[in-house]
Amino acid sequence: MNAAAAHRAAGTSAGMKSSVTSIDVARLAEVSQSAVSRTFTPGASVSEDTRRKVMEAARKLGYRPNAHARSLITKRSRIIGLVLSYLENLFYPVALEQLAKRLQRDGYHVLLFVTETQNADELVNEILQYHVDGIVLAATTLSSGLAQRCADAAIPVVLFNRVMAAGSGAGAGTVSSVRSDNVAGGRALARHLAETGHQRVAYIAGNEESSTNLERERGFRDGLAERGLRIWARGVGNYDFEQARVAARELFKPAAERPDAVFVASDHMAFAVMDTLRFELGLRIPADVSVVGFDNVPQADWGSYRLTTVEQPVQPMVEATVGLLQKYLRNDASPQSENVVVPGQLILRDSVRQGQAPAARKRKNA
Amino acid sequence: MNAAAAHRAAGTSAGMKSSVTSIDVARLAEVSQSAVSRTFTPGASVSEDTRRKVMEAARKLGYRPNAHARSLITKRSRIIGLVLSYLENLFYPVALEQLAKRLQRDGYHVLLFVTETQNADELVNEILQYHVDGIVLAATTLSSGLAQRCADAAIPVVLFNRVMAAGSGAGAGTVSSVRSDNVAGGRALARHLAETGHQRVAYIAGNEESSTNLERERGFRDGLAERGLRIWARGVGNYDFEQARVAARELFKPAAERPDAVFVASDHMAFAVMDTLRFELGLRIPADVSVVGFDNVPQADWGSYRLTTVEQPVQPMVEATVGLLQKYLRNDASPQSENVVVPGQLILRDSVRQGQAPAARKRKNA
DNA sequence: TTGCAGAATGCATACGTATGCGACGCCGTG
DNA sequence: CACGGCGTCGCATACGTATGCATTCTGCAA
Repeated sequence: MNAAAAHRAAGTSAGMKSSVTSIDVARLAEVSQSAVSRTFTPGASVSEDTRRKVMEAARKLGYRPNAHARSLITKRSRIIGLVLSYLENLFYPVALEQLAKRLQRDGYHVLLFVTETQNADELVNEILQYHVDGIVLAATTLSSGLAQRCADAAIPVVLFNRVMAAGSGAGAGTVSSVRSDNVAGGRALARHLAETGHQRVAYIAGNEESSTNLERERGFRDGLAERGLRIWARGVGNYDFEQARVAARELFKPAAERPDAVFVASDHMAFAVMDTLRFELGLRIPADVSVVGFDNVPQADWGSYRLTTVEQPVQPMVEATVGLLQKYLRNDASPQSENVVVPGQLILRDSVRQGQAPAARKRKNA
Repeated sequence: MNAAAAHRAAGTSAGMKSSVTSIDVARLAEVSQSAVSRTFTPGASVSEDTRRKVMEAARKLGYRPNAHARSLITKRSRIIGLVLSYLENLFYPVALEQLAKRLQRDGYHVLLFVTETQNADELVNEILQYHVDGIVLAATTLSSGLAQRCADAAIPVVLFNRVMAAGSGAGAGTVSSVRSDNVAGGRALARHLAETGHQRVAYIAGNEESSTNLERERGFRDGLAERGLRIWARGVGNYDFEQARVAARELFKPAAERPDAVFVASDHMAFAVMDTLRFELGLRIPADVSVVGFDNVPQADWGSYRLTTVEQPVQPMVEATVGLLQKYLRNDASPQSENVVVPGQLILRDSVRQGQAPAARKRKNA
């Protein structure tokens, strides 16, 4: 009874009509629909008087502009498509969180797509239906044909923590990217391991085709070479927790000479390696073996790991990403390919043995 | 010749024109716009012949239906709004991943909103602009006024891993929820600790107003009471990593009698507590103190923690969530409030001391 | 007072699709 | 042969908003 009355009341003012339109507001405010539209369009020409009336009526009716109708005519959806794969590596959730917040501040929103396959083609097709203003691809790669299609649709694409494979033809020229300096990071780790006197350094790779892995490995290899070292043993973890464990078991098989340090291509895999070394093989870190990673995810600072690693500075990377998007959205000129590289620091913690440098060690031996 | 013509056709129509419309396709296929629309509308009446012609033309032009125009008229956006807060607790990224994948399979997509504040009101206002078909709220709460607004708009709302606060008035009746059995989980943990002979059990709470915390604590308290125990000491971690460390330090201050077991309201906080106990206070787990958590996030199985905990079964919870949404979307009847509780198992690992039960211990003492 | 610039407003249309309705052809049955 | 039913199809319109254009209004200077 009472409830019915309340319901009816809600019906007349805010409730029943499933969606209140600008026409309803115009009627109540006794102005034209145009006036309502202009009131909700920043920078449009409306007198203070009518604006007040409109806002008042809108408040009464609970009016909200229909984003679909709006984007249908403005041809801007204020939606950014975001594609990613494995959320179990904390780097991505953290980046996702920052990116979403940052975009929200600018009035954009994130339409999320999760895929397992490396091939995101069908997914991007779905994305295009929503006429997103831009696409961010994280942890996945993009076929050149697809890149072409996005370019045709004048939709800027930014690869996050990835670059386009080098051999992807001309069509790929319109895809930008943001990443940290993986080469420098890999080199810094190599130098650090060399300077702390390690001789038999192993590498556990991520996905072997990914640009992150290629760059990190190249930097690492170069850094070792500078000091007269090379990668002494190598395994592949494919950026997967379980595969990293397997790789660690293989590299540290008992009864063989073991590495005295291992660079694992991502922190997430490094945790798997550390736990395997300690609890399956009984090795101490860093006393028996040093471990370094890449990403500096929050867990790397946890007491159980205290992992020496190279940071991927999420905040600057996010900033660069939305910077690129914004730029492309302003000038509707077709986006130029642009590759932003953000520097990242070496973060020293407790997973590397602080042995003497070779020279010092020699002195000590003498 | 033929190929060149086709290419030119593709170039002039697909390439340059920013968006291909159903009219363009109709023209090329020599049918009406309606025919094109029907071809892309499952269940519509189109002959095999025209369907072929349309598909052919669409393929040539790279046509994709405009989701905004479609939802403008169908009043269904096939978008689900998802709100969440702290992604650093892996439970949420994992759930997010499952949920997004599951919805994609049904042709829905996730519009993501990240908020820090407990009050999601302004955010849901933004969501409503997109006329989403449903809203999932995870790790956040909803004011009753807002719930009313969603009900008015006939948008089903599902709380994920939360329930509406009890005192939220009548308007809250239209909000459903999916959660695991926190009470039973808390009780199971209490029994387990009691049966393994613990006497001074502490509790580190999450957010004290959250339903998860209230339920887990209640179940835990009840379970202890069954065995003649009570919560011997209590701290608050507010579901935050750092605050959990602080709480642990306080509870385990040296020179005072210490708890012999602690239930931490979430795995994520439990890791902070374990590391603090071990590396700051030099305690061994479980020899000196037992630790149990809640959620069974992937890390709980990692070698460094091996945390005994209660699972929150993500897959069934996700399934229940989309089940509720689907049901509400089919019958456009206004959704009834419904609260699904999914059972979760006690997962035994190595963070609890397997001491004798009190009776056995007494015998041993004698 | 007149004139005029500039602001404010309303009218009409366009955005791209779905769908009710009437028209038409095809086929089988009486 | 007539007729009705069914499967297709096109026409026209509606969805809710933004915006160009013409018109009206306001205030200020001549």
